[in-house]
Amino acid sequence: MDNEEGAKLIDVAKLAECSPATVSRVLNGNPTVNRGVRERVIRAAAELRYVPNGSARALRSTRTRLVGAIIPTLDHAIYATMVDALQARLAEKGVSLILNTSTYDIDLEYEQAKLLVERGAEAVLLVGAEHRPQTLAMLEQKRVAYVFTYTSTATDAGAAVGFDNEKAGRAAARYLLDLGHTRLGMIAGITQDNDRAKGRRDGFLRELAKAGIDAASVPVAEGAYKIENGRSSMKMLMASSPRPTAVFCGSDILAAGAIKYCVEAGLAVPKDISIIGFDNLEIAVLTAPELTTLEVPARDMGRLAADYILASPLQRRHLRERELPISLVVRGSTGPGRAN
Amino acid sequence: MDNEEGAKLIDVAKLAECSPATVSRVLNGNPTVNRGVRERVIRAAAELRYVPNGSARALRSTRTRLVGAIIPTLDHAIYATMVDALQARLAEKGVSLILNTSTYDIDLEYEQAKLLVERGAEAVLLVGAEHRPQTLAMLEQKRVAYVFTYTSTATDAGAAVGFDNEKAGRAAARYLLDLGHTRLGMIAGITQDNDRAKGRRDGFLRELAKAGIDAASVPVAEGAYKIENGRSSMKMLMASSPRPTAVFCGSDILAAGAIKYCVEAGLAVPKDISIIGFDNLEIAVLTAPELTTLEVPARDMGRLAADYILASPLQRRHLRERELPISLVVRGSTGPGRAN
DNA sequence: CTGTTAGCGCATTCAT
DNA sequence: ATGAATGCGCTAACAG
Repeated sequence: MDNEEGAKLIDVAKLAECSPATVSRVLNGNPTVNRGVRERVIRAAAELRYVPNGSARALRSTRTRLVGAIIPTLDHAIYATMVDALQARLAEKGVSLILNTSTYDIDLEYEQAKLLVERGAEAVLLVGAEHRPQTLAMLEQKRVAYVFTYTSTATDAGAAVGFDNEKAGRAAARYLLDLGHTRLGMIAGITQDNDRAKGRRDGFLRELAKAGIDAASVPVAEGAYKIENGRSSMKMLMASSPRPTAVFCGSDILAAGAIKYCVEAGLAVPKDISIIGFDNLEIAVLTAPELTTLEVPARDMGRLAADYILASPLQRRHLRERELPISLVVRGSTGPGRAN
Repeated sequence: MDNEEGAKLIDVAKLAECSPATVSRVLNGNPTVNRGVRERVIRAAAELRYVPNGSARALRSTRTRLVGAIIPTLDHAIYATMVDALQARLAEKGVSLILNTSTYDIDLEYEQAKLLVERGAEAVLLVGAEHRPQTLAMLEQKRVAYVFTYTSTATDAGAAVGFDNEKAGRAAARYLLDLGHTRLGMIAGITQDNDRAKGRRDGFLRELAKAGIDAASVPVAEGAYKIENGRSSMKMLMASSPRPTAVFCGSDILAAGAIKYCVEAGLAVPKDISIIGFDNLEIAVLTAPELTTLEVPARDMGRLAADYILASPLQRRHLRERELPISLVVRGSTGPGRAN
């Protein structure tokens, strides 16, 4: 009965010659326990290699110290980085993270949210603001806090830590317009069920429209975030007429593919064609020329989402709807548009 | 008492006019329940929006359907990809993944493993074979299965799904040697507490030694997996004399930085200097020239580790120690060494 | 400051 | 095929 499967709290109590309740108090950092007893308990627990049973704890206390996150994929570095920061911050406070990837499928997201609720997640991180209504309804009914990331619009019940994708799209357009470009194109991510990609595209087109450039005249390609899709999309755009002199890509990955195509096709970047990316991934410095891009604060979003989750319900009121700045990182892939 | 916080199993039983035991049977797919009753239960559960309490279930049944993974960091795409595959496979079977990043710190890894055991993880995925003895001892004592990845050496109690890093290092050396290079260098990852990085380095040096090249004459730089470290390490290597004509990098990230330095310094790749990477990340095609590299089967490791975890204890015996092949992907960054 | 009592929600005996 | 009873391991009241 010593080196069996595992000692329980009551075994610790016996060895420390006190009641289970006292052991529980020590374990939970309750300060109203005498030094001497506390030390005996700690020693007994160590001796028995006692590991608390989280399920029992959770059942009794209704606190699981479990948080969930549902992201589209870990294959995109921007999400991986956000999760990395989220996890690090949560771990500091002894909170564990259950991770799910939805592969951009909001129906699958619903299933995963349900499982998270079952597991007792006390809060859930979601990406974007576009979700099945029943997903949010369930979270709300079960009193599970949720935070949107990559967006700055919260709901009544949820918070948001992110940025305004529409504004970001407009910023890209404005920058290119200011450089004198008048023939623009875009390689967006896949916009279906994806408010971030849609927001960026719409913002981009809207700003162009304000400058008198009809959206219908702006070629927009769509592709999953793969270098190869950036390449093939760029090829398409360059075949449209009149040919764009500047292209906004919904991700640095796409932009890298786009530049790759230009190199192959003998198009000079930025002389013949300006390319601006999105994310500011580490790889933005690998292309030649290096990528001008809009920086997404992935790590900050992860950390701040964690802060929101870790905050008390009271503090949370002050943390809802946190809009982070998007900054333009100018490198070599953009240049002046030629006068028409 | 209807749209309160949440219905419990007993509420479902009442509405379905049966006993809690029967509801439990239906929920767990026990086939010994009459069609009619089963359907009533299912309807009642749906109507009440019943969500089972995982903690209670786990406490009672000692099955949590929770699995843990401790990886060094999500900032390295190779781990992110592995976790992505792992999670996808586990999710198919309704198993949730608790993710922790150890930042390459095996003491922190121990703490995280302990927390995973507390949470009731039924299995844990670990990276590499180098861990604190107490980490594995704890897992074994608590009967938590574990799988090593990125290595092919299992322990008595644990499994391994991965490849032989030493062999991979030797393969890189052999390839460069066969190209005729005699002055070699290496940019390794950080080898402290890291058997993968060490294995690659040692294998590389050993193969060179076999070819009569003294390890002491081979400059080896170390750096975390950042482009900038690849750049600065390459600068150092190029300053050593005699200058290497071929460099093996412990990651494509380092290799990309190394190429970056060469471009800046006016060194032609592969004419003046051959560079071989490791991982075959998506970015391997972004450098100019594209990277010759050894491909790490990240996605396969995640999927196969999941298969191991999901297998029954019996089946597991057949799945221990799975060595996956490492393949060389030849692109443009390597070329023949000049005759001395 | 510490012990006693009770029960969290469910799955599992054991009956029937 | 179904129901009644029991207790998983722990923490929260409440005493003392």
